[in-house]
Amino acid sequence: MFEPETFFRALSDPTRLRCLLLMVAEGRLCVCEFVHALDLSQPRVSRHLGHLRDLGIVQDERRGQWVHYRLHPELPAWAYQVLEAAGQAEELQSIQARLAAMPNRPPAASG
Amino acid sequence: MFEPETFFRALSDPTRLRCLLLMVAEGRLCVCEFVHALDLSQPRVSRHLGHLRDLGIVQDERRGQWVHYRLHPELPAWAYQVLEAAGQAEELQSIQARLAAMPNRPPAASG
DNA sequence: CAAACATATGCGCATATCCGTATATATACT
DNA sequence: AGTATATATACGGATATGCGCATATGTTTG
Repeated sequence: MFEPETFFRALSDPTRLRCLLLMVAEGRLCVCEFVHALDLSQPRVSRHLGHLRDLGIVQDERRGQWVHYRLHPELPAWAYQVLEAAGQAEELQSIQARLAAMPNRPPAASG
Repeated sequence: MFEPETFFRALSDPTRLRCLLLMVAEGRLCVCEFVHALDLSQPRVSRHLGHLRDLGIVQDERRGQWVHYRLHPELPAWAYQVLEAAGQAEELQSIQARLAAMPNRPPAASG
């Protein structure tokens, strides 16, 4: 499992931090949803999500065309507590509003 | 006050993280105590502590020859919670043992 | 197979980060 | 003033990081 400093370095990038906090708030999302909600380029989001996956912080799962990302189910308790604390400091409302307003949102992967 | 990603970047360096966790555990310490406990060069410790001070994460105070560092008294609650969570994951015992065994330890600044 | 959509990756560049070494500054003591 | 101790900083170099752009890969549908 990753060291604390590795985890914190992962959180030190705004793109990765917002992706993670969005996963805390929304559960499973596909790449195109992150791209729309955060209003960032697709390669940028994909690369950062891949980085989080390589570290074992999130888990991906392909569902047809889409690849869904969520927090790793075996994320250590201390790491989850860090994300919860960070959620207190970060304003996610506008991001979540943009996600909710996304047109042609792909079907939720609820299993 | 600092943004979450700025705080996490500060924690992403092992030297800074250990300094901070040592402050959580021990309260106020002077630079030479960090140097001895962490077994790192003096410039390296000094530069990282200065960085934490510039960010508003810690506060320094000169007492004669010594400069003591402690967590900033107005550190946001979420940031303190992050440090507490990180403390669960990081092994500090050997570092604290080396601190306790430090010869010629300067007088504690308890005011 | 071809087209459309979703995602991942290779590349080059600009910048940030971190370190060791040497040196500067500040304080204490004689 | 002069020495010893404590702390801070300047400098140069090695490495890491993050980005945009273009392109590759994978999947669905016609």
